[in-house]
Amino acid sequence: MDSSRRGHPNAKPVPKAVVGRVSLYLRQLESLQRQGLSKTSSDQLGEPFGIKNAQVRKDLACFGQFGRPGIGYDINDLIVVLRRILGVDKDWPLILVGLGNLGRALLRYRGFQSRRFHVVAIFDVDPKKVGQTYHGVTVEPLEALRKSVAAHKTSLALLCVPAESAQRVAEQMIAAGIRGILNFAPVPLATPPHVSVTAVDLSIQLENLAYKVQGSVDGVSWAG
Amino acid sequence: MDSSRRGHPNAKPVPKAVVGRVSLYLRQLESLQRQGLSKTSSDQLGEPFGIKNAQVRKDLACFGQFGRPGIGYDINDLIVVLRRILGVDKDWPLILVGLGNLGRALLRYRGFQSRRFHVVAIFDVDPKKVGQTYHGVTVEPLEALRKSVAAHKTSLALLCVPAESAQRVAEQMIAAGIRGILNFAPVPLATPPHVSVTAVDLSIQLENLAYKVQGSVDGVSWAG
DNA sequence: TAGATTGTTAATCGATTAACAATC
DNA sequence: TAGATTGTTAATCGATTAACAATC
Repeated sequence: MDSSRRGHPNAKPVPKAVVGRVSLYLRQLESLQRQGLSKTSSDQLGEPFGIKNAQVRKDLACFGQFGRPGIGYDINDLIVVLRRILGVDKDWPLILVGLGNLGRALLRYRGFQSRRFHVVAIFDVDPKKVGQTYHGVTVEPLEALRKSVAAHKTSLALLCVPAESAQRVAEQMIAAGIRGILNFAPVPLATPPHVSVTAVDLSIQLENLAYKVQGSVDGVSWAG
Repeated sequence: MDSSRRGHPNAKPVPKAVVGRVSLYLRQLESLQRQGLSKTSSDQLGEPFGIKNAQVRKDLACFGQFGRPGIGYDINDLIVVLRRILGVDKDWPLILVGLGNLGRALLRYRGFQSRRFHVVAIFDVDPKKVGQTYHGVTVEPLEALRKSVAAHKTSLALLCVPAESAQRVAEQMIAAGIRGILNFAPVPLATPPHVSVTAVDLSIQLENLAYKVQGSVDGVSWAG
């Protein structure tokens, strides 16, 4: 099934941007739940992110009807529903390839564990790292990728190798059965259509900030 | 000057998505330059990212006319122009607040240096970290933020503190004169309009991958 | 010249916002 | 009841793509 066509029965394709926002609504719902609240509104759900109430309702409508007119949404119920929609109502094993500075930082990153993402295997080309244990996981050589992915039924991977080897390692991941890659290497990956890639490119994000700040700080235009 | 209205003289506002793509074109240009090429086309510029030639030309048209019909673009010239547009033709001092795992990894991140972003000051609340030196920069207490930002004329900041203190620290940054924040804390920041924030939320990005993979791997729908 | 490729206009497409009857 | 808030339709807005005359 094509993920872009998922939704409630007979639904139109889900626009790309919707899923990202649904993640945000889930965050807000969990925050409201921690505050001890039980009901909320489309206004309150979008507010911290500057998203209008109509947008919130339209996004949720991609997946079904979850609110009651005049009342709003039940926080606990909607959390359960959205977790299932996003697929985070179950554990997701991850592999991490490339144990540099960033790889080690990701290994300790709290945000993953709290969302039921768990690094179950680590791979590196460096023979000095292979065999060592980090956070309870022993580093393996890249040759072990295929067997490990099959054994753990892993679908998702964190790619933290240098730019030069990223494409090659991605191909090995895909051959091993990986279907989604969070790519930290600053190069575009060529991948087949059944594999999803999200690029985390910090220098591009800083560049975008610099552009905005450049404009607002001193009024210098590119031609200036 | 409102950054959304920047561009060549008398130009329309630059659409948000354009700047991100221009960063990608610059990457590709630099890659082609390293390969020893001197000319390129709108087709070649967008190809690694799956961006169509018409889109590339339209994006560049926001800033001026840089190509020649029948010929294409001069790689060296266009690199100079795009760097100036993006503001990466000069050094950008950065401050880093919060020296946890992620903060330390960012400090060593190559991608920043290669784009002329330099961490010039580090701040942390932990008295044990204050006074220590990492990568040639001595950690200061948060109280020193204001003076440091003024001294270095810093506009950009990396926010790597825990979620609980992110908003408070962001406010201190803004009071000190910071205009752009790369936010690694998994909470939305409330900031005034003259301050730009880019959220780097890895668990949301993984969630989005999980959603896509969930659909393509086993056809399970949210209702299944 | 013929082929390639630009910049730009017009057409298409998709996403956001506003409005409102229906409901609690 | 009156006020609040939903789901949904229609209107608006913006972004992408196609097409093409102009140029080298």
